[in-house]
Amino acid sequence: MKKASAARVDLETLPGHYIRRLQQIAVAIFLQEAESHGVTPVQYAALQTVGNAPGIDQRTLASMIGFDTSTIAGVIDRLEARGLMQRNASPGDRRVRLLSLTAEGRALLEAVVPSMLRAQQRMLEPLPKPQRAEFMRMLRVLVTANNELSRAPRDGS
Amino acid sequence: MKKASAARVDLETLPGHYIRRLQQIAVAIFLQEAESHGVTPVQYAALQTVGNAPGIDQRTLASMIGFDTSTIAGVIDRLEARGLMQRNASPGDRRVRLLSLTAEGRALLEAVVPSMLRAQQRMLEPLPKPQRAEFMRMLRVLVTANNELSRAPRDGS
DNA sequence: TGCTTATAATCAGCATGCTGATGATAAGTA
DNA sequence: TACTTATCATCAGCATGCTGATTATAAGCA
Repeated sequence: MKKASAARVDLETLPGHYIRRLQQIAVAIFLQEAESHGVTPVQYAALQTVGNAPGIDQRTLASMIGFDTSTIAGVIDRLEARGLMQRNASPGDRRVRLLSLTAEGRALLEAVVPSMLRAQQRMLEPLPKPQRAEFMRMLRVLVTANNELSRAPRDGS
Repeated sequence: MKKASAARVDLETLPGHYIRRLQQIAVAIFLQEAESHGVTPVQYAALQTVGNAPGIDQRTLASMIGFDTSTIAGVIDRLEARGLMQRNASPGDRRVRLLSLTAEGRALLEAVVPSMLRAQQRMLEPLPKPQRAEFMRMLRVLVTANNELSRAPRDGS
């Protein structure tokens, strides 16, 4: 009786494999729906969060959407280059850059929301309706419990 | 009565947001467990699949693990540079490169499996045991139904 | 055979994500 | 005040992922 060897491992049994595939699919659906706006899921998350909390600093934004602070710089660079977001120095602390949307940014955010919502709907559509909420609940349990594992955990703010 | 506006959207309600976070967490757990072997989840998937089917070509490998063919080249480059995998010309078709593991590749694969299995276990651990299988079942439904959406869908091979 | 089409792999370019280091500034402390 | 430590943002470097183009080869067909 040998113990399980590598030769017998089937990727189809591994949660990690399906999680990676689902993420690929979720991004593909989002990009399909939001294609005309030229916005990625990550850019949408940044726009929406800054729209909800104008004057937020980069560090807080990063922690709210589960981002690495070294990644967010590039995301904001691209949004700023398109004239959708602004970086302003904080009056009280010159290390800090405060973020806000431009008028164009607000307009784009409003325009993209319906596509974004359609994408969210499509992601879970293959499940019977009652199971969609259950799936979301389990997702929340898994993410919340392991929140501190990724480099950019949410904090309580 | 206004319709839902962007100002009211909360990322916490969006499946896509949680799917992205869960993928980040799953990768972080895998890297923690497999740290001593220096293997990423994607590299493990490539090693395991080639180990299961030596002589596979790059295109088939890509489709089996949900990869873009333009991404897989880089992954194999890195595995080849570390002496874990080999690319050999196909005798029958000179466009094709056939993949196989080196002895080192087989040894590393055997060595990494226990860590990989621990990582898979940890990903679902926050759910009560009976719900883990249910979560996997739903993941499978979502991925299978939308399989053709990502650029590298699995085919029936 | 010669022409067209299809296929395998690669490449350039862009956008996440991570680690670890650095520069600028602020805050705490002797 | 001078020294140490902490914090915010950024950067270099690496590894996925995608789109679209290119190269080499094979296959189908006039």
